[in-house]
Amino acid sequence: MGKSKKLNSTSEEKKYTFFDDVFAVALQIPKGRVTSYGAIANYLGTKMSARMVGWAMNAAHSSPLNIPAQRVVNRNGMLTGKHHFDTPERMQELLEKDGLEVKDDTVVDFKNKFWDPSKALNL
DNA sequence: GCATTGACGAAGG
DNA sequence: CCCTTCGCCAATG
Repeated sequence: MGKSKKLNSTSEEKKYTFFDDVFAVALQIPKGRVTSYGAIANYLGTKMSARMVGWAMNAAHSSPLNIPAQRVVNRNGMLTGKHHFDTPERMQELLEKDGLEVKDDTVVDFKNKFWDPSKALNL
């Protein structure tokens, strides 16, 4: 009986593994560390789709979860996505709050603060 | 349905 | 060394 489990065409039956995975990784970034879009994409197996990671972060704003998008920067450690926050300064403030140092919209000692998801997950 | 854009990145000139 | 182009894939116009 019943079985009216019919999903409408507009329903979000679609599984955005990619987006969801990006959120999961972002949430696993330890405090005081940062990662890059390419690193996450690489962990997902599609390092060429680093853009999609950024797009996923954009969707993160609408996500019920609190995604620490400020910990995700580009390969140069630059806060390229700061304009997408509530305020462009928000991203730097959040990073500084994590104990990081940001100068000229770039994470200081980024290389040392870099957190690789593949490495963290002991892949 | 095609064209443009986008929080990237690597490669080429 | 700086700028341009291409690839990736999804959302928006």
